[in-house]
Amino acid sequence: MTPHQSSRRSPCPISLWLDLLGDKWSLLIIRDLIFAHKKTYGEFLSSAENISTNILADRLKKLETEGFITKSVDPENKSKNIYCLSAKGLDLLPMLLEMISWTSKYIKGAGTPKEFLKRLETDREDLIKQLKESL
Amino acid sequence: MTPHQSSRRSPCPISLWLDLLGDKWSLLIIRDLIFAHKKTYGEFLSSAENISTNILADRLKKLETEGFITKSVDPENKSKNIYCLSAKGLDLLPMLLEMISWTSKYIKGAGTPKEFLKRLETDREDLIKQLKESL
DNA sequence: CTGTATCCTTAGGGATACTG
DNA sequence: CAGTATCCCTAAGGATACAG
Repeated sequence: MTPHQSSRRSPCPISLWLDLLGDKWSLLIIRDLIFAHKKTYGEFLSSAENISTNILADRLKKLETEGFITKSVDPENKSKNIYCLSAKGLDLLPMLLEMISWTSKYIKGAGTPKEFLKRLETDREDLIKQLKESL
Repeated sequence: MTPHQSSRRSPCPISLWLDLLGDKWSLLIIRDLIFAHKKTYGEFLSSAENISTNILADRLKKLETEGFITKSVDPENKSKNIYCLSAKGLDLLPMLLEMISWTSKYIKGAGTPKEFLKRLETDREDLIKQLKESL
């Protein structure tokens, strides 16, 4: 029995996706990993949406269990963990880009995808290349 | 004040998207409209995930308020409403396709996107064409 | 600073009776 | 059949104190 099977509502791919990632926080952590290059507990905590400490700890655990991220000790600071995206997590990128594209088209104040990436001081191709190489 | 602004957590596009569609049901209704060509209350109710009547009514209302769908009376049955996707709703298709693609790659038992579309007895291009024309 | 544990509140959602 | 209205309950999430 796979972990997510317990809450599986139907075998539909979209339903399965929602069962796995359809909460209010998981995708924001993935976002931080992909776009903001955050990798530590404190960095995730500092994001604009103000996740609380227990929720963050819980989601990091779940994301690790489900194979979206890996956890390792920071060699330069033994009391700190580094979280990294797996291929499974990184492969959410195309979907996230579509999400960003949609939002910029339909939600006022969201800005364009280009602006979004510019704010991150990188561009899309660079980002993808960089992330692929880091695996 | 736009409706979703009340629960807006941050101006990040992904966060905004989640504030709008990040519940367990909205996207499944969009899925039914796009992929299963459902358009009535009863058809949505009959989907495999067993949404309850009050939740369905609530989501249909929200989706209409937010401009994802339009509601009109069935000319052939005055006591029945027909729900149709707007362009805003249809434009979620690319994202949904990425979602399906990701799921088929990483979740056991999800099947391939081709199988998913085959089950719907259509193919991707046909589907998109058909939907665009219906607007 | 990196988490963990606990307490508490609320919104989301299920069941179901009911109305036109 | 197409919804509405209620009742209820659990799980998700917030606040915050605490530990290494």
